Amino acid sequence: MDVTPQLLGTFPLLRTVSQAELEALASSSRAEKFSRRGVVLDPTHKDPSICFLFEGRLQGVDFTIDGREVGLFFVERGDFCGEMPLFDELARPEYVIALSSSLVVKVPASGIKSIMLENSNMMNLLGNKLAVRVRQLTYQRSLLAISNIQQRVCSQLWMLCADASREIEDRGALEAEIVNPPTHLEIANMLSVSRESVTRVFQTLQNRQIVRRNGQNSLVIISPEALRNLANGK
Amino acid sequence: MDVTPQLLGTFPLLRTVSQAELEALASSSRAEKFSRRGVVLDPTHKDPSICFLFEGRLQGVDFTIDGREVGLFFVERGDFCGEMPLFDELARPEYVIALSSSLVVKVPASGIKSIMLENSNMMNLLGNKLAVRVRQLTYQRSLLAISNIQQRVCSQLWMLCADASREIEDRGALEAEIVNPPTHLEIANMLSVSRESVTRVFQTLQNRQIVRRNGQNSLVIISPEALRNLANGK
DNA sequence: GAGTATTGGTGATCAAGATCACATTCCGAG
DNA sequence: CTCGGAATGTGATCTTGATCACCAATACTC
Repeated sequence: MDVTPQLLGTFPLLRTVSQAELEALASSSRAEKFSRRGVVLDPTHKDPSICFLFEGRLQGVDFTIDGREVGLFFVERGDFCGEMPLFDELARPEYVIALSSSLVVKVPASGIKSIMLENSNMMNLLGNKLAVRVRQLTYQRSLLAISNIQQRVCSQLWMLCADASREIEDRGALEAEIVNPPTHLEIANMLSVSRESVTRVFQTLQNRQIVRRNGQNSLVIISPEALRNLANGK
Repeated sequence: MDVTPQLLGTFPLLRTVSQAELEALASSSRAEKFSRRGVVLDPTHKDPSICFLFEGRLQGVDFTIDGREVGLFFVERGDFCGEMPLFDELARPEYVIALSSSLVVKVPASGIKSIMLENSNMMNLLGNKLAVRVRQLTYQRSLLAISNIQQRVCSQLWMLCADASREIEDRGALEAEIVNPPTHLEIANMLSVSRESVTRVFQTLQNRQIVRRNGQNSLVIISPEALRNLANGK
């Protein structure tokens, strides 16, 4: 599928790139469609690309030594992923898969790299992206270090609902909502606990009126305060 | 203590910085001495600085929810740390402490930031640093996800000896050495297991002639091959 | 050189959570 | 509507590693 310079220009990262450069990028780019669970980026692939997400939703995943899949981060539309090779020649450590049917534009890393070296705005955005990533990873690391499983699950839920709606802190102890919550199995894999344990934690959370399911793709946090208390040890 | 432009110029990151800029940086920098376990960088501190290590050894640490200390990464002489604020206004998530008596030069982040925006070589080095950090964190995350403790400890050891000596892979199954190995307690904290469990793993490794202590600050990996096999589940 | 803190070593007990083996509910596809 | 697969729910065991309570060996300090 063809990629127009205009299309590329709509992505925040490329907003400050000149028309001429956009055209050069567009000519070496290609748009691709992926269905659910399609592999968008594969670290073993030689020719690294930056992926701009035009439609759909992606997730960075990793595989543990024993082959379990672990969710790392999400990519929403307008955002991009696969930026690691811009800074690091070595194999980047990330798979990216499509969570739903998605349309992405793949731009070769080499083209972006030469442009970014001259474009401090782009550099800043990319640096910021990496910094956010480092913070996320640090937090996830700290989650895995928690030995108590209930705390671990609650901390993860707390992070998910902090990601989703920032107004919780401001409005005090009101409800919060996690849209498209991960399944118990997915949460279990993220935290490397058993699926059953996640289910049991959810049971107690529901019994204590701390969370409530709202249809299949919404989880309501009735009492974020109580959730946070459980996340830290009471 | 006074900081000369010449001194700053010896650090690889600042090699391409002009004399005039080095002088400006030097005038706003200061050298500081820290004794063992002194706090070199504190994320709660307002005025962020980049720390160049002139002498000694530093470690980035993090604290878990329940207050345990976790080792993240090491800083050797000639290297630097505290670069996160260059890319991210938000509180950086890292403490840095001195492992031994150390001499560091602190340069305000603001000064470096304005220079790096114009200096693509510096940008590249900094980006690379972050990318390496992301890879490290990803690996540490994968370590924590391992449920079997023996595998976990062996994987950590494997990483330490890969860091220390790259020639293992090439020369086949020869010995490798970890200099200044972490104590059992430190390893336990890194992996969030109990100190006793680490000791027991070391016992079996020594019984099976896979590792051997060589004085107090050297650990010899007699059979890296066997260690790797244990790290992945046999 | 004595005394104290740090590190390493070891058994006994115990609890948390993995595992197994199901039942149930939900949901999309045909 | 029905079928099949995914997601969830729940009890019964069983294992692993945390915890506790020590001791021994070092090495750091005064």
